[in-house]
Amino acid sequence: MAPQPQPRPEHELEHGLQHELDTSELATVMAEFTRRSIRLPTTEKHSFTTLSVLHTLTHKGPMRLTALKVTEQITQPAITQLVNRLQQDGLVERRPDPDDRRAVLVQVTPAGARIIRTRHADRVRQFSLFAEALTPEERHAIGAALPALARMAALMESER
Amino acid sequence: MAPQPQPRPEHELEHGLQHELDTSELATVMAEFTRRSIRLPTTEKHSFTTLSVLHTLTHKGPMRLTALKVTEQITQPAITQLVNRLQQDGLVERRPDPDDRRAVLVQVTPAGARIIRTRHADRVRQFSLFAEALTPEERHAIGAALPALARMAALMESER
DNA sequence: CCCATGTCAGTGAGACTGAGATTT
DNA sequence: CAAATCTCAGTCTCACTGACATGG
Repeated sequence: MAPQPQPRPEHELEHGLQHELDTSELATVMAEFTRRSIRLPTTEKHSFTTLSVLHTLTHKGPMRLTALKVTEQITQPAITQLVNRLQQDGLVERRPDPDDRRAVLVQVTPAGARIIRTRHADRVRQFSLFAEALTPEERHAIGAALPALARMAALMESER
Repeated sequence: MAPQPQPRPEHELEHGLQHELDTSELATVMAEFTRRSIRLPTTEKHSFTTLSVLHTLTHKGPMRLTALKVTEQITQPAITQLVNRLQQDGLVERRPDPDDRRAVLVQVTPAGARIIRTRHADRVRQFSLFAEALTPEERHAIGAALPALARMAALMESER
C-alpha cells in the first residue's frame, strides 16, 4: 500500500501535455482547501447540509424528499426532519406531488434562495481578497484549471 | 461534454494579463468540489472535526488545547470533549506542558496517524479514478494550478 | 487581583435505527 | 400482496453557553 513517488521530468515538456497529474498532491491540496474554506467566517450560520439542500433546490428546482436524500447522502428520517426545520424557518415549501399522492415536492422560497445568493457573494468577496495576494501567473493558472475542476466535481456526483 | 473555454469579459484584460481570474466562477467550482468531496464514501467514519484535528496534530506536532481550538474554530469546552473522545479511542495522548502547569499538550498516537494516512490513500485512489476520466489537457491544467491553490489555501489560514 | 487554561453541567441541532401509515 | 414514499419515536454524537477550579 506504499504510494509510489515517481519523479517526473519537468524540462522536456514544451507544451506540458505529457505532464501527468500528481493525484497525491491533488488530494493534499484539495483537502487543505476544503478544510479551510469550511472554517471561513460566515455571516449567517446554517449547517453544511442545510446550505447544500438549499443549493440543490435552487439549481435543480422542486424535488422529492427521496431525491434529496440521495443527493445529500443522508437517511430518509433525516431529510424529513431537515425539511421540517427549513419549512419552519420559511426557507422551503412543501407541495403535494400531483403525479403521486405518496410523494411531496420541496421547493425553495425566495428567502431560501436569498441565503444561497448571500453565501455566494460572501465567498466571492473572500476569494477575491485571497486572489489579490497571488501573482498574476498564479491567478491565471487557477483560472485555466477551473473548467477541468468543474468537470471533475461533476464526476464525483455519479460516484455513489 | 467536451470542456469549452468560456469567453471572458473585456474589462478583465485591462492590466495586460491574458486571463484574469473569475472569482465568482472560482467560488462556484470550489463550493461544488467541497460539497461533493465531503459526501464521497469513506471506509472509516470519523467526523470532519476529528479528522481535521488529527491532520493538524500530525503535521504540526503536539499542541495545546487552546491552540487547537483556534485552528479548528470551535469553543474551549468543545475541544476538551473532542480530545477526550480521541483519547478514549487511543488516537491522541495528553501530556502536561512542562512550561505551564495549567496547560496540556495533545499529541497524536501512531493509531491516529494511521487514520490520516489511510484517509489520504483513499482520497488518492478516488481522485485517480476521476482524473483518468479527464483529458490530458484537463489533467495538466489542474496540475499546473496546484501550487497556486496551495498558496491560496495557506492564505485562508491567517484569515480569522 | 486579573487573566489564561482547561473542565463540568446542561441544552440543542442534527444525524441514526426501527417501526408504521399511506399510496402505487 | 409487494414496493415506494414519507413520518414518528427514541437514541447518539457533537456542537454550544454558562459556571467554575487552578495556575501564571
